[in-house]
Amino acid sequence: MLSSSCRYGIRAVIYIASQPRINGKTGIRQISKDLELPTPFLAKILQQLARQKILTSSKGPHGGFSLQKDPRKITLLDIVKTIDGDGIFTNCIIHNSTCTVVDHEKDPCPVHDDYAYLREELIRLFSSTTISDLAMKAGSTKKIFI
Amino acid sequence: MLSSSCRYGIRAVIYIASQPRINGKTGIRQISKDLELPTPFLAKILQQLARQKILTSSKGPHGGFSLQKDPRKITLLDIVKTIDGDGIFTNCIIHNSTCTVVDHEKDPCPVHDDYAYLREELIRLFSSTTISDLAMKAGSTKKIFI
DNA sequence: TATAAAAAAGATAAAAGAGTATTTTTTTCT
DNA sequence: AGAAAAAAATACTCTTTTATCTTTTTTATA
Ligand code: FES
Ligand code: FES
Repeated sequence: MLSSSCRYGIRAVIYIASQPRINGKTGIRQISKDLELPTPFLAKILQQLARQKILTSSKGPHGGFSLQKDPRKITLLDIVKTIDGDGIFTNCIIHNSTCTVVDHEKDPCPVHDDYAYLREELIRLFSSTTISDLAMKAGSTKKIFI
Repeated sequence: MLSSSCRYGIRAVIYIASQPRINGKTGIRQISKDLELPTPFLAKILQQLARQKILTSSKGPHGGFSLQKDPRKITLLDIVKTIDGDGIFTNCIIHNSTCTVVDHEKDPCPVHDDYAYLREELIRLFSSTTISDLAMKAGSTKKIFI
């Protein structure tokens, strides 16, 4: 469904959002250690999110990552689009191309009609689930299962 | 969402099911030519489906592939499980492991509750969509867009 | 200003997925 | 029996994804 990179990115953003923000920066060492993710690999993912203005990064001592936007304004859709692109939302379920209906063409594939509702629900879920929601749920669990 | 192999497999099964069945066999050359798929790669996929009793294969002159079951009894779920496994239906949306609730454990991830409905709809769609349905739709289109 | 801490960038390596090529087995038909 | 047709099996190549390693740049602060 989602690539490893994308799942790591989502988990990292939830983690950053649920950190107590004193000076507001979280180092990548801490993130990768707590989430048990490879540090340099996660770094590239967070750089992508920073370029998309989802995160802010700052170098130097006491540097790190923080959210660049209100967590209520960051959705899973934003993160997925940044890392995996929007193919999962726009591709045909059985071809390697954009769904013809999304593309305003004709001749949908045989599965299209059955799949249409699921695609809508997929988009609805990802665009309505915010990092704020998720960080709250993550915070309410004693055990860190991010 | 689905791997290339899986999408090719679905398209091939729909194609086989919509062929006029005289002697009941369709050669892989014809399938790969009409669907524009690489022949030896498709062969491997059809072999997997044959091992799972979804297709029958016969060697020798006039050999080829045919459905092994009533197309009303073959679902997309059968094909996806054969080729991609059931990870898409059982995995956590943000971890590389099985969803803890599917696994009868505790501590669902922060996205779990929001994702639960989509997972159910995903399973419902794939398990209720049959090759019979899809072949009819494919057949009703003049243009072959399988 | 010098040092150290931290992310950015770049180069490389391993694994998986996708695709190709070749040989072997089975079967039909003459 | 022999030839030909077709799938099965095997081995290999290419590409993308995932992951690691090293060097560079930035910046806070001593
Ligand atoms: S054309 Fe296949 S999902 Fe729309
Ligand atoms: S635990 Fe993540 S989807 Fe169930």
